Amino acid sequence: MEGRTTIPPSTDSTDLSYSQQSKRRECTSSDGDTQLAVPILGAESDQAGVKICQPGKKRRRFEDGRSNEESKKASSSRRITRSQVRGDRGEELFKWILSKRQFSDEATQQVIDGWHSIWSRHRQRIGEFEEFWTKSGKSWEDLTTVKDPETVISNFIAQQVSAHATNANSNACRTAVGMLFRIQGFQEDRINGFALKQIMKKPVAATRKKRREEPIYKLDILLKHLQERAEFKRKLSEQEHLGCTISSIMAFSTLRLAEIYRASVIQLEDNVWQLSTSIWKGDNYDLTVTFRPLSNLKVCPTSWLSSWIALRNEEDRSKALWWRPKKQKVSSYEYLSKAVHIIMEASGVVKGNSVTSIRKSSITKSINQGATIQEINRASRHKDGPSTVAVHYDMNLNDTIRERLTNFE
DNA sequence: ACTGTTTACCGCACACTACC
DNA sequence: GGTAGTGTGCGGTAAACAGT
Repeated sequence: MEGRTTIPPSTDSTDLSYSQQSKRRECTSSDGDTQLAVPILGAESDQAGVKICQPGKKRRRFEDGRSNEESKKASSSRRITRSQVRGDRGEELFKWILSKRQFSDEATQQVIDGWHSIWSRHRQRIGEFEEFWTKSGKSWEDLTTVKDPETVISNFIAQQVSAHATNANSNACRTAVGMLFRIQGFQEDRINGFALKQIMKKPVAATRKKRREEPIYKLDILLKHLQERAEFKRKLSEQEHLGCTISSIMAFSTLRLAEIYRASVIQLEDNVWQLSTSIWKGDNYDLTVTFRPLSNLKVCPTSWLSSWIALRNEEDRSKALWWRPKKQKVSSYEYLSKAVHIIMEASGVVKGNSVTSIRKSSITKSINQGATIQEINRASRHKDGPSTVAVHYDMNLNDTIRERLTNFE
C-alpha cells in the first residue's frame, strides 16, 4: 500500500434504494453528552529524545531520529486505580472550591459544561491530586490558602513520576491541577512557572508527534469493500451495516467519528440526505452536510443511510440516528468505533490505522487527483489549510515529487 | 526597524483499548 | 459493553529565524 495506482472507474449503479417512503424522516442525535477520552499525549518514552541544544544554538528540537519509532500503544502496565471513588472525590473538590468563591451551583455547573467531553478525565486527575494532598496531611481548607501553586503542582507531579506515572498521566495531572488553581483566580505565571516547566519537559517532549512520511492506504480498498458489501446488505450483521454506513459517510464527508456520532439526519426528497452535527474541535460551530446520490450508489452515503434506517421498525423511525434496532438501544461511541474497525479490517486496511485514517486517505486521494487547494480546504474544513494539509494529508505524495526531481538535462 | 516565514509550545477535542 | 487510562491531531499563538 502506497504509491499511486489508477483509480478504478466508479461505474454501474444498481438501485438499491430501500424503502424510502415518506419524505423527511428525522432522527435525532444520540448523545446527551459525550463521555470519553482525555487529552494529552503519550508514548511512553524510555527517555524520549529530550535534547536541548546548547545555548548559542538554534531552536530546540525533540524529534530527532532515534527516538524509538513505534509509538508504543497502550502500555502494558496500566496503573490500577479505584476509579469511581476517585473521580467523585475530584469533582467534589472542584465544586467545593468554586463554592468557596461563592459560585452558585448553576454557575459551577456551567463552568463544568464548558468542557465538552474531557471533564470526565479532569475529575479523575483532580481526584488523584486530592489523594496526594490528603495523604500528605493537608486538608481541603489548606488548599485555599496556598500561596504558591507552582510548588504544589511541582511536588505533586514529582511524586507521580517517582510512583511511575506515565508521561500521559503527568501531563494530564499538570493540566487538571493547574486548572484547579486557575479557577481560584491565580494567574497563569503563578501556576505554570519556570521550575514546573523544567519538570514537564520530559513528559511533554515524549508526547510530541514524530513527523514522517507515513504511507496512507488507498481509499479505494475501502470503497471496493463497501461496494461488495452493498451487494448483499441483507446478510450483513447490524454492526457491519452500521460500520459500512459510517465508513461511507466518513469517506465522502471527511467528518470525524465523534462528529458523526453526535449527528442527526433528515431525509429530503429523492434520496437526498442532510446530516447535521456540530464541530467542537477548534472553533465551535454547527455544520450541515448534504448528500446527494452519487453515480455509484453502492458506496454512496445516501443508499447506506437509507438502508440503515430501513432496518428499524416504523415506530422507531424517530429514534436516534445510531439507534440499534436489534438491541433497542442507542449505540455508544465505542460501539461505532468498533463497527468501523471491523469494516476497515475486512477491507484489508492495515491494522493499527485509526478511524480517522479514512478521512486522511479520502483527502489524500483528492489531492492526488489534483484537487485545488481551495477544494481541499473546503472539504477538510481545516482552519489553516495549507500547513495542516501538508503535514497530515499528502505525505505519501512526496514520492511523485521526488521522481520529478530526477529529471534534468 | 520592520515584515515575512517556520516551528515550538500549550491545551483541548478526538481516538484507541485494557480491563472490569 | 462500557469505563477510564493512554495515545494522537490540530488550532492558536508567539518565539526564533530570515529577509528587506
